Amino acid sequence: MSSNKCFQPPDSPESDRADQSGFEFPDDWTFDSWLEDYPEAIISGPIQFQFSVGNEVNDSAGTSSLLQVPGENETVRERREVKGRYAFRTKSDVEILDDGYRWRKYGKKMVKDSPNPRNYYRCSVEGCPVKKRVERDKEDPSYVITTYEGIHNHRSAS
DNA sequence: CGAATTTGACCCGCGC
DNA sequence: GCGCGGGTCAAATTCG
Repeated sequence: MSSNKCFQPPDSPESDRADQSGFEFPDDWTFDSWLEDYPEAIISGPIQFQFSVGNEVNDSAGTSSLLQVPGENETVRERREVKGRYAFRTKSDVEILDDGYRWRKYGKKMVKDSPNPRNYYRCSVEGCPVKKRVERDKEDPSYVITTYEGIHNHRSAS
């Protein structure tokens, strides 16, 4: 799958995590504005991303996990991380994407401007600070927007 | 029966 | 100071 994108852990040097497509982050970067300004960030196929364990930045099979998108014509779009935040937009009819980790939901919120709720998840491993947020695209409900925040301090568990 | 979810309340920062 | 929006807590409930 040559279309896979691999994302650098947020604690890697700034130069290392420069986007392969040359995207630069403004300080006031927000996912929403980025979506509008950077629609060409669309890629296809499943995406692969990696997290680091502790201070190690380059883990391979052990800690990287494949975001499997159930369904046939999955189109996975974007990503980007800012300060340990990764944003994905995935075409999927289910919101629970198996990324190799166990998540515990801890909140739900209606977002202004959108009829769709936003769900908050936390990695269920004790002491692991990683959080994720899942919401459906308000314009195109066939897309799910997932935002990861933080770095796993353990190996993928499930 | 323990673990995960649900859902309204609570909290906090910010703009008016 | 107040209200609002976004984020989190926690008790009750459902689930495995």
